[in-house]
Amino acid sequence: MQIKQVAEKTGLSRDTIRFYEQQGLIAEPKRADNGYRHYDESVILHLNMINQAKDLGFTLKEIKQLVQLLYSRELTQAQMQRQLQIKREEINRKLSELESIRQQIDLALAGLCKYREQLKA
Amino acid sequence: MQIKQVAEKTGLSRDTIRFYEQQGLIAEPKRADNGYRHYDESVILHLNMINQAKDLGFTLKEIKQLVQLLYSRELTQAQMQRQLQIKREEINRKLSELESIRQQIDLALAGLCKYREQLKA
DNA sequence: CTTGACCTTGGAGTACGCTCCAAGGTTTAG
DNA sequence: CTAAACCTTGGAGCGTACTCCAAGGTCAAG
Repeated sequence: MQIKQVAEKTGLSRDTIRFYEQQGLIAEPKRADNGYRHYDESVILHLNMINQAKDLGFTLKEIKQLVQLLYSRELTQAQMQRQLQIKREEINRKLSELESIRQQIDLALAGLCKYREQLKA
Repeated sequence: MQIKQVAEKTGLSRDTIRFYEQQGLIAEPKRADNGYRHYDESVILHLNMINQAKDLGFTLKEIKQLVQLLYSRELTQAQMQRQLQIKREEINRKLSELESIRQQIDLALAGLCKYREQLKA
């Protein structure tokens, strides 16, 4: 798969994909004889996960760490486990924060409904 | 309360607080005769919520909208309800994404445990 | 009446995460 | 052979969200 296909499948621009490679977020792909990058399917999954994490407010630096934890074998088991636990707690904290904001929205919506009831009555 | 206190209570810098005021994320505070900003307690809550939303990957532009929806009476009821529903769905989507990443972490952790079991056996 | 710790504004500078461009090479279709 | 549609690299430029600084004002303590 050439970079154009990857861009289409992930919704990222070609520039962004090359930028992520340069930043170490994805592995360097194989090159054809002409120098063109040649990707296999797994990069789609990696990029989708990077996309999600980015949308959730993780920096590229943090995402790089997470990707290394999830997809590499560069660290010792103990290091990995410790880091994964830390990331897991971070995610749980974000889950709580999201739920707190959703609750505020729900309260606002409930307030609106109540107001409408009063208008009717 | 002067800006220094607010900075200490929220963990934001004074510059950031003035920046948020300039960007319309928080209301302009009263001024003392000498021109100093004078805040009441409610600003702490607003800034904390801004902080959370920022950590969750919302842009300042999006946060401004959300703050207006939650704390102002500038829009019609119908507009507000529609926008709040949209934000609510966005938050539900982020919740799913976070849970998906947590699951990937859990799988990685489970993989590690399994690996350890194999080492023991 | 000076010192230190506050405060003000406006504007410049910075880090991050892209995004675009120039200049050139390759491949496929006609 | 040419045109269109890909690809390469390196570097400049841009929007967001701060962050810092200069130059000056205020105020309470000693």
